[in-house]
Amino acid sequence: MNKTKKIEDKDLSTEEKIKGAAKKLFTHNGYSATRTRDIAKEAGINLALLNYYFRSKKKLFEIVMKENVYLFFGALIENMNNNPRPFEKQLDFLVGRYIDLLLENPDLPLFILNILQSGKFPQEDKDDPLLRNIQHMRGYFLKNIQDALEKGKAKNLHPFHVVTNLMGLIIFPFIASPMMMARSGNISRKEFERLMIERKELIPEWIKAVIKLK
Amino acid sequence: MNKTKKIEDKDLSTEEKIKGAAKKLFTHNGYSATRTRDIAKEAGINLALLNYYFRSKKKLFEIVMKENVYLFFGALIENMNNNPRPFEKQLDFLVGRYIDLLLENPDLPLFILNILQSGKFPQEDKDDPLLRNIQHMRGYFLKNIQDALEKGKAKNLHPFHVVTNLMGLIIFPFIASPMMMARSGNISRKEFERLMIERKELIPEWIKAVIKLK
DNA sequence: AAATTAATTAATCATATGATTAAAACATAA
DNA sequence: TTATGTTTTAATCATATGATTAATTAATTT
Repeated sequence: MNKTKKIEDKDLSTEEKIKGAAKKLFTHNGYSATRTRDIAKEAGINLALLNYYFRSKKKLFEIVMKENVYLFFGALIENMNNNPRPFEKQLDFLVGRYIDLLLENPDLPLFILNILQSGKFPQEDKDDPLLRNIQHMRGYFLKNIQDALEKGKAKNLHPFHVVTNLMGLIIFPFIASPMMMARSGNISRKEFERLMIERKELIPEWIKAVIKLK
Repeated sequence: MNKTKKIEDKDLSTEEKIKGAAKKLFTHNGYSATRTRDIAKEAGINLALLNYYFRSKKKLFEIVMKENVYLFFGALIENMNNNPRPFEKQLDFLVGRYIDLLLENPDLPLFILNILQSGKFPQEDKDDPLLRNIQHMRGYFLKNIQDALEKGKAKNLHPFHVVTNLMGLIIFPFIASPMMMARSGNISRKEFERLMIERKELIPEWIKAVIKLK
């Protein structure tokens, strides 16, 4: 049984421990600031096992990155594609689904934005169903927004602004949270989470105001 | 003449070249992903000069970081403190000033958010006028928002939401720009800049809608 | 049980990387 | 010009870090 085969086997405790530790550290600190020795220590395993199971730091990172990209974009796609709904329902669902996701994975956005900036983001891979789906979803959602803009009183507004505002209103609090939750920020972790849940209702209202739907 | 003294001397061409290169690379790639050799190469100087002028990578980073923090927060403070204006004017000014700043320094926000997350952000230093001013400004601006919320029809809205939305609407496009400007994003650099200038007018309107001032 | 394969470990390697040194080049002053 | 201080360079150091190896232990198969 060769190593390649082994890597494909699931629920191998050691392998999962390594990947879990890697995910935690890579997601929080990024690629360069994470030492393989830190991952090994976090996972409670011998350093050599990291290379035994994953060959290299780079390969391990790519696996973690891909999982994070899937987590981040997969949430959108899953419902966008399958359940066509009226725009307002779609908006509610999207915001709710996303805020839940980020409450569970608060480090995710900064990780994604960093790999986007660094150029590490997986290239357009025609074989990868996710990356194709992101494209698909983009077009679909954009069309919905354009329709909504037609109905609203902000016909001249570039859809870019709507998409950016929607993403920003959802995501930004999470990447700015270290600021808000610092001593000087006066917001506790619990309070922050409460406010994020409030935003599930508020953001769709604000976006409708941007589109001037109501 | 000792090294410490030398470091305080200004407009030494070599020193400036190093700091400039360091600023560029640290701001774009962060601390860990930046090699001192890359800085030396970028500056076109011998590696040893980096340590000769700045002692260590860490010290050089701290200087760059402090300058970036000043650039990022200084823009706010300068006007906030000195020119009390009606909230709406203040809003216009702040948004305009900030978007101009970020058009000139598009890597700044991600840099700041990363050092906030990493805990490298300069600690509350009672001697540092900037850090004291940030606090001052926070209180001042927050009070303005609370007053505006009283006047508007969104009295129950937590000021957190207003501050977060304002920051997010301004800053988020810049950290998400690699996504928008990727092949799949369909937005060119020129178009992006045009849209950011549009936002100078739009964001204050959106914020007023959030507060339900109009 | 014996043989075979897989997983784990301690030790070590090779290179990258931040930092230092000693000497050379350059500038300035006497 | 010589002397003195400053800046720059090439070479080198010390450690960090990713990776490998050879041996050991554990598990699985025959």
